[in-house]
Parts: sequence; C-alpha cells; structure tokens
Amino acid sequence: MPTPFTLNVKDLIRQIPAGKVAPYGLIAALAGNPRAARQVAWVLHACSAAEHLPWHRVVNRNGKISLKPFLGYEIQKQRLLQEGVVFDAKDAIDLDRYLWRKG
DNA sequence: TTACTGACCTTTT
DNA sequence: AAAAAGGCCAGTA
Repeated sequence: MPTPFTLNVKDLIRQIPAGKVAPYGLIAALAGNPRAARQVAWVLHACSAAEHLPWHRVVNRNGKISLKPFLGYEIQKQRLLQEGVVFDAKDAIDLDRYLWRKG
C-alpha cells in the first residue's frame, strides 16, 4: 500500500496540461513533502509506464531532462516538442514560460 | 530481515 | 560563491 504522498504525486502528474512542465520539487511540494523529490522521480521511472502518466512533462530543476541519452532522453524531448515545448541552445526549457501553474 | 540504489531537491558548511 | 550532507519512499539483492 503506497503512501498518500505517492498517490498524490500520480494525481498531480495527471493534472499537468500539455505544453507545460513541472520540476520534481514542485510536485513533491504539492504532494506534501518538499524534500521528497526523489520519491517523485521514483514514481516516474517505476510507475509511469504502468499508469498512463505524462512522465515526459516532468523535468529537473534546471529545466533539463535528467534521463541519460539513449535511455529515454530523446523520447522525452520528442514528446515535449510535440506538445509545443521549446528547448533552448542548452537543451533546457524556459521554466518562466512552460512551468506548470496549478490552477 | 537489513542494506543499497535511484529520472532529485533543500539546507548547511 | 561552490561543495557537502541530509532527507524522502519504494524496489531489489
């Protein structure tokens, strides 16, 4: 039985609209534990496939993809590009523009 | 059962 | 300013 935090994380990720992204810390904070970003990451790589969570809309605090190349990085980037998210020269997303705002 | 690992973030030296 | 440590939860060995 997963903790409410984990369930909350999944719900929050489901609420992320297309074309927006959310860092791990924000989801963790909304889920109730600002320092449980690591757990958020775990939920993604472990449960995202089983659920249909838009895991590609979750990036790190730098606005960059944490995944390593050829291990999901390209897939996530392509998905985001399909949704209209633009990467800058550093392969990072402008969080000021694409950060998901609750509401 | 304990111990280690993992798509990380925040706080403290 | 940069660097180190602490913290969170679930899965695997």
